[in-house]
Amino acid sequence: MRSISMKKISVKKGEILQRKGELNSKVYKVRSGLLRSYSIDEQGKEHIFLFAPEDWIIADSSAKDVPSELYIDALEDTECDVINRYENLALDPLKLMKRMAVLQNRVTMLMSASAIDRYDHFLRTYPKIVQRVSQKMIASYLGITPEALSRVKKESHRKR
Amino acid sequence: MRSISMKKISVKKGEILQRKGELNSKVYKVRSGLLRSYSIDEQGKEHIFLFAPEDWIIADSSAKDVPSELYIDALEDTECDVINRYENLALDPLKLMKRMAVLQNRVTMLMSASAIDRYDHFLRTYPKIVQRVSQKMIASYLGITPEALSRVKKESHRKR
DNA sequence: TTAAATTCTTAACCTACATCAATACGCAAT
DNA sequence: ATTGCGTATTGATGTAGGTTAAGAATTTAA
Repeated sequence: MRSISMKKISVKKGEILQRKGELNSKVYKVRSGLLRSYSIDEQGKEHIFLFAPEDWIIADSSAKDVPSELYIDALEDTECDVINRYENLALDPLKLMKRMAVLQNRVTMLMSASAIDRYDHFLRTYPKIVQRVSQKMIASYLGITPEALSRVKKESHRKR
Repeated sequence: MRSISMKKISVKKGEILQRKGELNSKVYKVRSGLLRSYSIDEQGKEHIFLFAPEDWIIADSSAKDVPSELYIDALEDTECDVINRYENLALDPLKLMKRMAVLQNRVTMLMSASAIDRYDHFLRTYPKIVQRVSQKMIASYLGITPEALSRVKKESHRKR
């Protein structure tokens, strides 16, 4: 058994905690505020992988010796714990399973649902986050452009 | 600590091991053959979530008391171990992390890559599986129609 | 408080992929 | 060999969402 070193840090909105390509990436547990992980494709477009509000854990899932695929930065001033990847493996397997379920759901949504359905699902699943981030961010999470989200919202409204 | 009961079973090609909506879903470890998990959307379309060849583990990630979201069936005659979900939690966290990485990659591909890029990536990542399944299955995994895959392949060839 | 910078919306047009339909191919069963 | 049934290909046409551009609204900085 290893001792677990857990640093508490404060990050300002906009600060980048981790960049793509970095080794020995960390795991962050959010105490207050909001972090996100995202990728940037060859065309320079950002795609948000995960929002992490209070009590969520955020990290790149690549192996220890593999360069990370994701960026992580702060969408709000945030307080969080930094955990070493190795130590992370001691994390509650139940939490890992829960995270798995989130990803499974994400994949099936991306494969089978239209932009409007993904948006409605996001509203229902993360009502708290919706109020805290820009539409641009939501669009980036849904995998569409802000323009498309704008249209989708109008559509979505018209229906009620 | 619980005792782990692990049944070994044989399934014929086409047999369904698990249906959407079932409770107490199991975890399957493939010894030989090929399983897949998939969802069926409101329009009755199948979307393959995962292929599981030899040594892979396949399961629905929903919580124990939540109806499963996925179907699991056999694409080839298969031998596999059946593990209870609860016991599954004793699984190697390293393996869980590896699975996480697969899903993370899947999500970023779905969000940022074109059909042709997803196809090339699939060829590179799962060359063994490519040879064992129909194009229809590959299309379903990539999130496109078989017709689109047919065109993508022609494109992909032309380039070399 | 104003200026500068983002973000949001709207509109016109474009493109990747879906849909539908017809034909050809492959392969299992008799 | 012949039939039948799923799979693959190809073509014509449809459509969701992308792209570009411009103006309005909102946030940030000074």
